[in-house]
Amino acid sequence: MRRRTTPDAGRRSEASRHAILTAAFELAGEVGYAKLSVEGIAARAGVGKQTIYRWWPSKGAVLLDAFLHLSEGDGGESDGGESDGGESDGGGGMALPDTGDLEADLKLVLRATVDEFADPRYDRPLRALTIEITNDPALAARYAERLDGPMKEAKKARLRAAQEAGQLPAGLDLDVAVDLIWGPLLSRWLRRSGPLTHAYADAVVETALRGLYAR
Amino acid sequence: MRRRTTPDAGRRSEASRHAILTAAFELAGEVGYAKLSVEGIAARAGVGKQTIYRWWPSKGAVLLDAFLHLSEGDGGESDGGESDGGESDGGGGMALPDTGDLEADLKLVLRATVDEFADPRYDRPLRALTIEITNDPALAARYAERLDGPMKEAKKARLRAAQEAGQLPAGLDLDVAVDLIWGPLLSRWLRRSGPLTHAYADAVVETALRGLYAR
DNA sequence: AGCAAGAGACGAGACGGTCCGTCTTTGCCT
DNA sequence: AGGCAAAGACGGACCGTCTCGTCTCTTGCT
Repeated sequence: MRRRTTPDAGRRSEASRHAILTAAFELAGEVGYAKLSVEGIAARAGVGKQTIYRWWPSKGAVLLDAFLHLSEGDGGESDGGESDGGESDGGGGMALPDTGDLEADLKLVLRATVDEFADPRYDRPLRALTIEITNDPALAARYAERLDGPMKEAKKARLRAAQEAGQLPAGLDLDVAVDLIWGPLLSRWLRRSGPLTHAYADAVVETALRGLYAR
Repeated sequence: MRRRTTPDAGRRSEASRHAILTAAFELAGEVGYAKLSVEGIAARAGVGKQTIYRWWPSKGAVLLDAFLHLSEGDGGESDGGESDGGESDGGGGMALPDTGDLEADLKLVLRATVDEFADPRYDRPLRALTIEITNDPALAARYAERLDGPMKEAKKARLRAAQEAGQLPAGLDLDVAVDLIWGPLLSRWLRRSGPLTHAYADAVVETALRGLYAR
């Protein structure tokens, strides 16, 4: 009888792991989700397919780890990546800028996100990851835990700071507030329902803060 | 040399078309995007594969037409379907409720959308369509033209009515406003980042209308 | 009018191709 | 010896194209 052996992490090849994650991210950026295959990733990484299947349950899991690899800067440096996708957190806690001017800080962050969405090198892998997450609840849970969750905490932390400075009401539901600011970006990006520009980012921030009712 | 003949729409079988669209929608609901195949749709519809490939360029195009088929009520009746996905429009123009109370009307619509997202029979096909749209710009364009566009017009029309009643400022950017209200729903639904409840829908409407700054 | 020929959609499914996920082989490094 | 790694063989699922034989509708000749 065959043991469904848990692989021995101690013997794992770091070189192969790095090559796989890099290849996955780059391939996703070059060929897009539809043509992204495990065989392609293995070939580009110079790795046997089994090495991928030994350590990851699915293509989507590899892609998620590729994003984690980037954001956690596995042996690399922090380089300020930012996006609605939830980049930039190392478990320690990436923080949003806080100059005391909430509106300006939010515009800065949203503009950076818009810029990332405009770069096919990030846009395509992020779409691929989003797609995988959309129809794999298990992957979505891991995504929420490792990438989106920490990023959302950073966003909420910035809003909480504004609350404590009296710039936002104490009773504000921060989960709703975060969705209100970042949800519109996600919508425009995914559905390409309109131009995704700095002006749009600014308008979202202004309208979210003051509300539709505001003059 | 082989003529890439344009099929003769006059000879098209309406029975096959209907069977294909119905099978596509139902299969998407039953097996999900990952396991949705053209062969599966053909088999379920009792149709040759070529009949699908003759009339549609891709699986996603079939799925989009399946949604159009539902919403335009091909030979069927209007039954009040509603969703952020953009259901319910027949080119004539589906309208959002207008009781004069904008906040109540919006809550009603968002709650209905939340209910649809909670039903796997709509949730899964809608996810499948969303995924197809996410990595096929041509399909996204057709989606915008046929489903999302008309729905967005209905949303904007409702907001415009509120503007004319003096309930919303004249200078409000309606595209931004629509994204601000429906974007958060899309975000929660797609990423499953939190419970998608009536209470959430209400909170989004209230917060969007009054803004984060409001007490 | 009646009928044969043609065109084209249809259901069915064969076909070569790609990719899946598993399994086997062989080598390497503890 | 044990376990990971690279390479790739393997059966299976689908892809998208193509070829059948059948059918229905249109066309044109008688």
